[in-house]
Amino acid sequence: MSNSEFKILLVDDEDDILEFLSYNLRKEEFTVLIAQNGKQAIEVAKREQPHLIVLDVMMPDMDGIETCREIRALSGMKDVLIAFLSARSEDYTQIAGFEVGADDYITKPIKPRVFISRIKALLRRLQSNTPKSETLEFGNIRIDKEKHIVYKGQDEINLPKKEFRLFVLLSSKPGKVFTREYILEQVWGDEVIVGDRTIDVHIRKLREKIGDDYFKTIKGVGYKFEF
Amino acid sequence: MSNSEFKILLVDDEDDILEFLSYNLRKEEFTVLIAQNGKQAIEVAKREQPHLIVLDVMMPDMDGIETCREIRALSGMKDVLIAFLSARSEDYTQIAGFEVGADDYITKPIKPRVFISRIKALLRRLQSNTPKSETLEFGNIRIDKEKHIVYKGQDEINLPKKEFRLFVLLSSKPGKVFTREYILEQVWGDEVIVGDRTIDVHIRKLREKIGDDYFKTIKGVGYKFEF
DNA sequence: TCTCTAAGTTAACTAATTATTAAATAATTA
DNA sequence: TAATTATTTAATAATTAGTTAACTTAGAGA
Repeated sequence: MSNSEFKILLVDDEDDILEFLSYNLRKEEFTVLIAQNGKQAIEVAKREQPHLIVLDVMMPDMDGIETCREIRALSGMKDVLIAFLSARSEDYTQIAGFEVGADDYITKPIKPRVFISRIKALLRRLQSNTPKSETLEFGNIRIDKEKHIVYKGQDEINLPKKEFRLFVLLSSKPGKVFTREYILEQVWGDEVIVGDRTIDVHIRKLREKIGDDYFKTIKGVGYKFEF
Repeated sequence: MSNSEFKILLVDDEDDILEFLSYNLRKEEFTVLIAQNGKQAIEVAKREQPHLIVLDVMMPDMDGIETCREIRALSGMKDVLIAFLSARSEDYTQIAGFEVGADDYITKPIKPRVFISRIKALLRRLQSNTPKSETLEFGNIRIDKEKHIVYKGQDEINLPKKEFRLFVLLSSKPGKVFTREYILEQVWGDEVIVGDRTIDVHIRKLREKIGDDYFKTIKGVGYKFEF
């Protein structure tokens, strides 16, 4: 998917910021839409169904938070990516922002390179069909990615980084067999070289902590998560 | 409400800038007041209770930041809109300015059209009574963001700037893990480069002051606030 | 059933990350 | 300017995570 296939809606009341941001996004060949206030933003969003909306928190009439709330209320816009722009000192806005479902917070002053890389990071989320919801549920097992906690019934299970990543990977498609090779690539990364037993050990830990029969070995192939 | 009902106080030590700004504001029919230094500004502000004060950051004797602080300390002036004028946009004074409660930052050189639209945007905020918040509560912990004070039961805990910001960030979404990277970005900003241990030290201070078990370490990932 | 290979199990080992200090800078205030 | 307070760093301790190695077990196919 090339950048130009992504529609990004910029919302700010200040012309110079709009210009600055859209210039930088266009340079990267994104498709840029613009709105100068909340009302306009909602209209454009409804009509154009952008992939990502960049909203200034401070705007006259209808501020970013409110605009966000209304956009999220539109049918089909629940999962649109929304990033807020705010001055760092206005950190009070963060609270409201997170409640409304901000996907990112970008602080002013904005540096082009940082801005672009944040935008790209957000859009990457769309592709790697990382489900928007940060929690996964399987029977009485719940994985809260944001909190980095696994719940089994009432119990909170705390997994260290690699175990957590491994679990998230396997559970991302229950029933599917993940090859050792693929697991290594996803959890450990290409650069890292670890022995074969390492995966076993991690699987073992998961079996201990989560439950033996959630993790099935397919000999000669790999592992899968079942529930 | 027509423009003439808005009183705007301009504070700058340079005559030509004062003249230039007031000319443009008067053309829009705003009521313009003028002061040439901080002391005068405070007097006029007290007497006239303007809606908006435009303050040059760089002035002899008492600079804009200091003047702002004193004006905000006057009774009934806590919520007056204050916009700073300064030469460079990347100036470190921006940060100081926002700390003191700047509502906007206008950088020189000033273009009439931009200036006017910024002023109007600010004043529009007066009408759309966006209340500046607020306090957050978690159990017996209360964060008063306006006063910059944290209460734990009866005790007032005074946190320095960075610690306060860090606390506000973490508490903005209890339970959520904030990565070190994100924390750096939000609390310290993109420009500033500080070592990783700096975060640890600040977390430690918070643990000391607020309570050990409110702050949880997720090794390899980040920190979270829990209550 | 035997054999061969992949996977499981441990505990020791190693590496990585965070915690804790105290001391050095920097910023603010008096 | 001195004094105070805040912030950052640097060194090192502590802790936790991750890996390996040696060995055991299990299972598919001859």
